[in-house]
Amino acid sequence: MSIHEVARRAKVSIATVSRTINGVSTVTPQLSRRVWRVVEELGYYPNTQARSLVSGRSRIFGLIVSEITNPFFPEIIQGFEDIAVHNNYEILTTSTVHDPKRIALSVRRMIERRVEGVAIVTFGMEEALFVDLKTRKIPLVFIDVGPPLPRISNIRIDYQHGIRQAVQHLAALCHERIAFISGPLILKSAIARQHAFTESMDEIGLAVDPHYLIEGDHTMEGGIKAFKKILNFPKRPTAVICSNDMTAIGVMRQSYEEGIHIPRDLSLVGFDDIRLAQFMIPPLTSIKMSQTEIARMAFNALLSEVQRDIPSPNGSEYVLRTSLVLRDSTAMAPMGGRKKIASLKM
Amino acid sequence: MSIHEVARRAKVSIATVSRTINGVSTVTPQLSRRVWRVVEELGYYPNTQARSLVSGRSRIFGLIVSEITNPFFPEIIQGFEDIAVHNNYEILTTSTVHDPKRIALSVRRMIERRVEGVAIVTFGMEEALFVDLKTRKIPLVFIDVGPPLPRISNIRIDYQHGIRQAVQHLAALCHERIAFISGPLILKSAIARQHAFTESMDEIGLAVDPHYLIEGDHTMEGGIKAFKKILNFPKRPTAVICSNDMTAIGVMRQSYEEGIHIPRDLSLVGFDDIRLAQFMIPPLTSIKMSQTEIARMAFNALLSEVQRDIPSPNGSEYVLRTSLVLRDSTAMAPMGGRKKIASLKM
DNA sequence: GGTATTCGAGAAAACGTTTTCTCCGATTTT
DNA sequence: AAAATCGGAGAAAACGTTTTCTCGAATACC
Repeated sequence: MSIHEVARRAKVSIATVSRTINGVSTVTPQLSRRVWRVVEELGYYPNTQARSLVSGRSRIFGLIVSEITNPFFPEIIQGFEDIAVHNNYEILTTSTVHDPKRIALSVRRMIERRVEGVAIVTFGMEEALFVDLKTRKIPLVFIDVGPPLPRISNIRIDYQHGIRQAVQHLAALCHERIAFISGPLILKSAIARQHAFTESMDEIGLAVDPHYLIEGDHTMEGGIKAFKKILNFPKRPTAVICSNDMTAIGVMRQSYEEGIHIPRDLSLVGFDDIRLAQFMIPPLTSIKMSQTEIARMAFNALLSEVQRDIPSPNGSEYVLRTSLVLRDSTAMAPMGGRKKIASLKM
Repeated sequence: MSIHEVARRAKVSIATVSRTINGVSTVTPQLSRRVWRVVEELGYYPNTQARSLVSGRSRIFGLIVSEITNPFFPEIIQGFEDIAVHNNYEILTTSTVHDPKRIALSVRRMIERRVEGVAIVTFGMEEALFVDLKTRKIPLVFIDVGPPLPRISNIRIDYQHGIRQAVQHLAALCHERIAFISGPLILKSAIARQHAFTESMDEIGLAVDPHYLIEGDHTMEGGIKAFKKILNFPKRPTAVICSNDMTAIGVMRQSYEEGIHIPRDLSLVGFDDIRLAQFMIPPLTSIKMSQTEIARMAFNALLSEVQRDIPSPNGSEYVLRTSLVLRDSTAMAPMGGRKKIASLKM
């Protein structure tokens, strides 16, 4: 069972067994062979706990996501796991379901397991919850927090790029009245996206009717509700951009109920480009924010922080660019908004 | 940092600190208070590795799923995590992505971490990969394997119940020609579902055209492909039952392309009832197989196996019943199949 | 050929806990 | 009041590793 048993059977010391397993080069080939043979024979697997207790390295990273049942996150988890496996790290995943108690508990447990770093991929969070991690100087990586701090890296999302593309795309299709369904506005990221939207509208010279800025909650149900509100306006928009794909799916669902045809009567753009988007009816035009890239960046941020021996003054900063993916949920604006825009574009 | 530091500051022995933290009742309230004060002050969190090294209990369960990006699984993971948190267990999740090498590696790592049990929620698997776990007598729980074995529990899914309901429902809507898109037939579970279908058709006196049994692969792409095949038959079916919801979503997608209206021209039934089903267009009638229940059963199976001191001769067996959830993707069969069925039902 | 150096492998310490064993003072028993 | 019991807390062993230290033998050097 233990290294002692292996040592006994191979008639060597436990030190030699340890060295053999870890590939330390000072072991004579002859002894090494003898040890390996016994290891195979016994099916001996080293005890990671003992190993990390003495070495002080757990080879575990924590991964905190908002909600694993939101299709955005599984892709991140998968990406993170892929690269972790490749680097011989274990992952402790927590799905917070937006419960601060749950986060606090999870942070505590991660510290108890002595994780070497934690990736926090939740859009908008109470920073206070991570103070325990910070004081312990555990490397962290966030999405979209401010500039990097000691041991804390940041992945900045360039929302502007993709959203500008979306607005330009819609404008080119002669849409004038474009609504935006945001995420919950307590989230920094939601504000950033909405801001990028109004900014882009300004740039291109389109008016943003404040009525057309609806607050959603990043869920399908929220999308349904928000779209109902939109339908109550006297002047309905001809296009809607959603702050995430789930919201867009909600809009699709409700427009089906109401007999509004997408894209004939309404153009729709999502955000995130989850895998499902391409299988919607019709396939959803969306702004891609590569989950795989996020996972990769997050992992690398932690890994490089862990591997450097002289702690850097600051963590690293990565930037992820977003970009529009065209599918079938957008089309020429209905009725006669055409002329006005056409003139506007000259 | 360590228990020694706490002991030093509280002027007690490390044994007393350990006892205090673990709530052993023999500690004087006065000392206990003193210890707790220092613990708070220092922000001391016990080292789980040391703890489980000496206690021999890691408080970790493994969870192996097929593919975390398949919406069926996140709900299971979430359910499993919820109950694990509640019982103070950690989870090591692996998404195998159908790669045997990946499974083998993951099993190895779980053993190295000394997991106390593993839930294997992959529909159809190579049992050989888990032999290492078995020889180590680590409690396991599978979905739909045979009768329980020593330390190995089983969650049996009663496919028949839900599928019979679906067939009866369609028959009542006067459908005669019902197709079934199965999962990959190397999977036991796929065969079981298909078998339940033919069985149910027989029961009710409907013929099963062998052409109407199509093999899919549990993906949306597979659903699209399978449905294309179906459309090539001279006599098209009026209803399709799919072996999982992703397949059904593929069918929806393709029928949209082909201008086939669901449910007017074609009735469609899914399987699994993933959360998304209700947000499809139209909302998908599906056979529910509660993911939360599966997670709960799996966890409890492991926990009860771990907690008993005298190992039971066999693990436990649980049964999960499936049942039809009616939504809007099924309707009266088109054209004049009505009379025949009506007479048949009398 | 004798001394200095290198090299390989064992002994032992250390990691941070839990838990058994031991001991001492206080309480109960007769 | 002396003996027996009990209760609380410290000492120390144990868990399974890695790694430093030590030592002996073999090689290299002059």
